[in-house]
Amino acid sequence: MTPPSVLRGRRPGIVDVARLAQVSPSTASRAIRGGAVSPDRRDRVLRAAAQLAYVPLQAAVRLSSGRTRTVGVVVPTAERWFFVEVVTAAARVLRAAGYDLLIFDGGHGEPGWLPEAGELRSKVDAVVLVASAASDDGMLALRDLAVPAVVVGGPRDVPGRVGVDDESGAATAVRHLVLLGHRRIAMIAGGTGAGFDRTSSSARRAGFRGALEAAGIPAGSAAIVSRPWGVAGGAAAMEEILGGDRLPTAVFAESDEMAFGALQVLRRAGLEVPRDISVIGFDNHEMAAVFDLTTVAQPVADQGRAAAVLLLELLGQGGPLHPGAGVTLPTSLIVRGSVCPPKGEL
Amino acid sequence: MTPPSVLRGRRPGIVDVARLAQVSPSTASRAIRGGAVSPDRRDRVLRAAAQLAYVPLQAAVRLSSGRTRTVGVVVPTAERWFFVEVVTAAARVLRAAGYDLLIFDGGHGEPGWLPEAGELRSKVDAVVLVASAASDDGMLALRDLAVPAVVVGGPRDVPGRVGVDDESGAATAVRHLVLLGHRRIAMIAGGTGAGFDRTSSSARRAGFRGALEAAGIPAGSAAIVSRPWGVAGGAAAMEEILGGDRLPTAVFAESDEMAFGALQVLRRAGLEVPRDISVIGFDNHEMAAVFDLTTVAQPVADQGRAAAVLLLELLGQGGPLHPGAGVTLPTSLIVRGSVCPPKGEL
DNA sequence: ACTTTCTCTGGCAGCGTTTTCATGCCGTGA
DNA sequence: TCACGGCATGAAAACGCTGCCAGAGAAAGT
Repeated sequence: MTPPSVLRGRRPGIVDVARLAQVSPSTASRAIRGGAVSPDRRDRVLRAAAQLAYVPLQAAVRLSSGRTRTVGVVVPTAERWFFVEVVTAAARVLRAAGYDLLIFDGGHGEPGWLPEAGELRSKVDAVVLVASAASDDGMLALRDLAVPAVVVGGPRDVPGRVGVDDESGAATAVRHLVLLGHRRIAMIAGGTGAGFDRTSSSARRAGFRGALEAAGIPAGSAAIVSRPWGVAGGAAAMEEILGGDRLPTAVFAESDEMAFGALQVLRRAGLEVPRDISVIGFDNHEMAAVFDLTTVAQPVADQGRAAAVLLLELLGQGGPLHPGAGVTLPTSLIVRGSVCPPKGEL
Repeated sequence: MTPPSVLRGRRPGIVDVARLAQVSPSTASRAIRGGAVSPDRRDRVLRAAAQLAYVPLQAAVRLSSGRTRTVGVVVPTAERWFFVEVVTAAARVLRAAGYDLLIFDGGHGEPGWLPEAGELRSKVDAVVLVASAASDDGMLALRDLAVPAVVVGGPRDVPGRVGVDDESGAATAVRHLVLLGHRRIAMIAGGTGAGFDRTSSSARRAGFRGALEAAGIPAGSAAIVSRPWGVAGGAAAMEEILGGDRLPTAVFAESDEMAFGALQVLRRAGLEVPRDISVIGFDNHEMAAVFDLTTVAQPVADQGRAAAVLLLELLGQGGPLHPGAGVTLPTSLIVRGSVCPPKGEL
């Protein structure tokens, strides 16, 4: 006496499709997922599915197939420009491959924050770790989670790592300044704070020092001023530099965002960039062009895409990554108007 | 002869927990989810769960409970600042309440883009629509999806809507200029492009016109220049304005991002802000302070949080929203250094 | 002391798919 | 012509968990 389920308000299930197509549920399932089914039956099934607007219930698919078709992305701060770009680029690739993305947001970049290993395992098939999502050791711990993982940024020798060579990028920036004649160069570096990435920060410092050394510039003139990462930190660092006894002729900022803060302070102080002082950044932030900031660009979206592709490979083949897996993408110098030769120095 | 499942490599299930705690699976389930269980048993169960590092498999929970504990967020462009802020703020609230977030990214803001209704229904319990995720009618179509939904931004009379009063915000900006003596005021507006929000754009134009009218300023002097939304569009619009015969003494930009582009053009043109021309924006973008831009602030994170809270309410009570549900949050004028009285006019 | 009511408990039936597995069928080679 | 491999098919068994239900005690009321 109860009406057939398909007549009631319930969402259609695969059995409804099967019944309408006059096949068994197994066949319907196979037909829908592209399994081996005779052409006429496949046709009937697809037609029935379309007619009922059938969409498989994810939870059921996941339970029975044992795969979630979801990948987790672990980031320290979901708002920061770099992470946003990486994540959305990765998301597009993964989504096109039929995967959903679950974002694990570190909240406010608190150190040591990590999603529960168990939660991760119970919700996703694999994860993308975006560097500094945790301290380096925490990151490695997560990698041992028995969940397939790739890493964006962070230490260079990790398998499945996608990133750039921060050290050589920083060196490029400094060489650019040196070639123009600068000798007194300061660096504005991040120290703490949301979005701060210890690994890339120290690599960039190393590149700074290395390039100066290679140019035969005494280490003494290489002042590195550290402040909390971000625009405000950049401003604070610049103020510190302005307060010093002898102004550098050029400043290399660890990130464009810190450079922005520096530019703001310089403008307020009445100094003109680049006439009075040159400023160079790192990242090629979307606002860098607006500030006319010369900078070292890193391919941000490409890193996200590369990570996604690597992950798909990893998921596809089933096995673990071959040890050499991973990509290091190139950085490139973008010359804009915030750098010129030092005045009256040569 | 097969070893008990708990000894093999398999992840522990609730039956393993139950066995270890010497209770039935039902009791284990109740204990873990905080149901009515006697203290000693609850204790045994929790201890067993901890010992086994048990985490319920999401797919199974979802299938059997019929709820996904996931909410979808539909945005036109996942990268744009406003959406990022809204989404992460909402995510934190929802996550704290035990919900996962699934982001449906419009890709590149293509008009008419919408996630498949069926997909949505099969993956989430409810959705947050962020305005202009679709044309207004598409948005309403999505609302009729039979999935509980709240909306951020968009038309004001929609139930379950969270947002600000764009019209009065824009009027505030213009009044500020008028009070300082400006009479020739131009508006830079968005027309198309990724991240462009038709509804709020036209409300802001209306506010602009209304405030001028209220001040008795002839409509003729109220030039509105439309360009694709964003920094580049703002620059293009400013160039158009500079090319005109008589310069306005002040410019109101529909969004801070467009104002940034305008400021860049003005600087390159050798005009000084605010001495030669005043600029006021809308949004209080995170970079607005860096540009020293006077602007009308809207509480972005608050909108995300409010949407999340509203959604939780909606999910909690089971029923549909009461018709009056929704919040309109206040905007506020942030006075910085990009506006001053017009020179030589009074 | 005897109901009645309430609280806690375990058994069991799903939840909607996918995935064996066994079957029947067809074509192919001997 | 007969046996055999391969393929398409449907029945039924998972997948791991949460409802629902009925029963067992304990508490409370008469």
